Amino acid sequence: MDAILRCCGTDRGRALDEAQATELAELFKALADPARVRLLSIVATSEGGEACACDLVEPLGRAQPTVSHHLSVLVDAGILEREKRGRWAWYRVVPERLASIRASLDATDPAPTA
Amino acid sequence: MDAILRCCGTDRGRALDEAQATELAELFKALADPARVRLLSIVATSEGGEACACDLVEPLGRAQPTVSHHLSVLVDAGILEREKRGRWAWYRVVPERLASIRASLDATDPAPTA
DNA sequence: CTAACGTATTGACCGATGTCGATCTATCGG
DNA sequence: CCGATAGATCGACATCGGTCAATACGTTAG
Repeated sequence: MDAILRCCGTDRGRALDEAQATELAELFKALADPARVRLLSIVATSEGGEACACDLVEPLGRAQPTVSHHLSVLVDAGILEREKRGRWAWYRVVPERLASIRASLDATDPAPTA
Repeated sequence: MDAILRCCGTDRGRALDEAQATELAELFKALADPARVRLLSIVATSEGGEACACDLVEPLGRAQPTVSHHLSVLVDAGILEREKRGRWAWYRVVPERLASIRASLDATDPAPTA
């Protein structure tokens, strides 16, 4: 998808309908928690752009199932991708996904000389 | 503030701490609802960049107190600003606020040649 | 095969949040 | 003043969502 906050589809200057808004809100929801923001931040700043789940529990200060849960939310939202290597799980950011969120926000810039 | 997902403050390649993540998550939380995404979208696409609350209830398909509530959330988050004119309330987007969210996401781009 | 280990899943608990009807507040028209 | 109107606030309700202990699952080591 490529939902933006205005001028999408056929009609210029058209606001999002409920379905588009729901889709976009889902994306924001995935980022609407401090634990997940930190996870994303840590993964993004990790060497080689990836991080092992085993290295994420301690810095987050939350129980292992909780961290696993948040990682799943980010993966389900398409913001992170998971790769299993042996008994470890490695996570990477999906730049295109974040770019699409940015694009949505671009569309809220001041009216382009109406 | 200007919280970003990496390389902020003194240390390069540093992830967000809990406080910074909480602050950023609050911003995402304000956008993590379809009703609020639509409100932002409608206001952003309105003539002159502003919209009267009286014109927001019907298109949202929610009760007036509900709409008022969501508008307040967006205002509290600094994403919209409210101006009372007579007995009407007008809302405008705060572009700098959305720009700061965009900046946060910029920081998650692929590692800059480590 | 079995034990140990890293993760994911389940179930329960509880606070946060979206929703609406009713009401309160403020402003305008007469 | 008085009634009407726009909007915010309150109270109640139901659902959602973050959290953890316990446990299940899959992989590696011996």
